[in-house]
Amino acid sequence: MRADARRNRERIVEAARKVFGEAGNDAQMDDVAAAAGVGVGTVYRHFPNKDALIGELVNQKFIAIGKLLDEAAQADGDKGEALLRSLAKGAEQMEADMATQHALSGMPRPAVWEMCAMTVAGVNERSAKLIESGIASGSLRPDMTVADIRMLMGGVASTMADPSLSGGWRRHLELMLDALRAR
Amino acid sequence: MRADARRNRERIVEAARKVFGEAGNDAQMDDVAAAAGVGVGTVYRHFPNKDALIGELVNQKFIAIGKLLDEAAQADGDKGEALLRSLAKGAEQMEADMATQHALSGMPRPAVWEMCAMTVAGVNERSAKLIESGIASGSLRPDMTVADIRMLMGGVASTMADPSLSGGWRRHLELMLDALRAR
DNA sequence: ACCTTAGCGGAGGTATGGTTCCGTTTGTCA
DNA sequence: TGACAAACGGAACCATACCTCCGCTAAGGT
Repeated sequence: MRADARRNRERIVEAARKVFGEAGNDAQMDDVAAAAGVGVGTVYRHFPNKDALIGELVNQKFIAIGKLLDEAAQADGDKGEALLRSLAKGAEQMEADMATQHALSGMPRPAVWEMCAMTVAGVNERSAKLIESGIASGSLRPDMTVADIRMLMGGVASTMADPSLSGGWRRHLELMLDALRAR
Repeated sequence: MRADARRNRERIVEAARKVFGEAGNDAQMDDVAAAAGVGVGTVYRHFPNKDALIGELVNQKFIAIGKLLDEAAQADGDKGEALLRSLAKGAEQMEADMATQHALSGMPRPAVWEMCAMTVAGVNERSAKLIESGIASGSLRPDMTVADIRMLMGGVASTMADPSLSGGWRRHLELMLDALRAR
C-alpha cells in the first residue's frame, strides 16, 4: 500500500468521525470527502459504501470498549463496580461520536452491525465474566445479563443523540447504573 | 367539511399509524396513501407535509398519555406507584407505534416536536404533580424530575425500535422503573 | 531521470422519495 | 335534477445523496 494511500485512509476515518459526530448518520459522503481534503472517489476507493465507513467507526469504538473491559477485569477491587465504571468511561468516549450512538440506539443499519459482529462478541464475552463475578460478590443485581447492558447503553446513546437533551445523558447513565446495582 | 373528506382523513391517520408502525419514520407517503386507499394528493390535502402527518400521530399519542396520567392522579393508593404504572401502560400503547418511538428516541424531527409542544407541556405538568406526591410519600427517589421520565422513556423507545432486541423493551422498562423507585 | 501503475478527483448517472399540479369525480344544496 | 365547488387521483416534477467512471497525477522502484 502506497504511503499517500495510507495517509488518506487515516484522514478519511478521522474526518468521518468528525462529520458523523456533528450530523449523525445522515451526514453526506461528499462532506466526509471535503472534510478529509480528498475527492469522493478516494473515499470510495477505501470503503466500498457508506455502511462500510460507518462500520469502521463503530468497530473501532467497540474495540476501545473491549480494552476498557480488559482493564476492568485486571483492576483489583470489586469486579461489578469495575464493570460499571467501564460503562461510564465507554459512554464518555462515545459522546462526540454519533455514528456509534446511532448504531446502538434504535433502527440500526444491519450491514453496519454485521461488520462489528466479531468485535461485539468479544465485548459480550468479557462483560459476561465481569457480570458473573459482580453478582457473586453481591454488587450487581442477581438477574443482570449482557443484554441489559446493550439495551441500557442504547438508551443512553439515544439521549446523547437528542440535541434537546444535551448533557442530560450523564444523569441518564447514573440512573441506569443504579438500576444495575444490587439493592 | 364534506363527509367523504372527514372519512378519508380518518382513514389516512389510521393507515399512517399502521405503515409507520411497520417501517418507522422512513415509511413513504405513497405507501400511506395506498394503505388508506386514496391517492397521494389526498394525503397532501389533509396534511401539508410528512412532518405534519407524523406530528398528528405523535400528538394523539401524547394526548393518550395525558389521559393515563389523569387516571393515575385520581386513583387511590400511592401516587408514585400510580405514575410508574402509567408509564408502563404508556409504553404498552407505544409498542406498535414507531412514529412515536422515533419522536422520543434520538435525532427527533424538530417540526414534529414543535407540533406537540402544547400537549407535551400538559403531560409534563401532570407528571410533575405526581412526582412531587410520590417523593413526599417516599415511593420515588427524592431527586427524580420530569426530565428523567423523558430520557428513560426515550431509552425504552429506542429499545423498541431495534428489531434485534424485539421484546426486550419490557425488561428495559422494568430496570428503568426500579431506578426511579426510592431505595 | 524515467516508466509503470496505484491512486486520485470530481462531474455526472441514477435511484429514491417528498411534493405539486391539474383534469376528473363526487358530495351537497337549491 | 342540475350546477357548483370541494375533494380526489396519480402522473410528473424536482431535490437529494449515493455511487461510478475515466482522464489525470504523482509515488516509488530501477
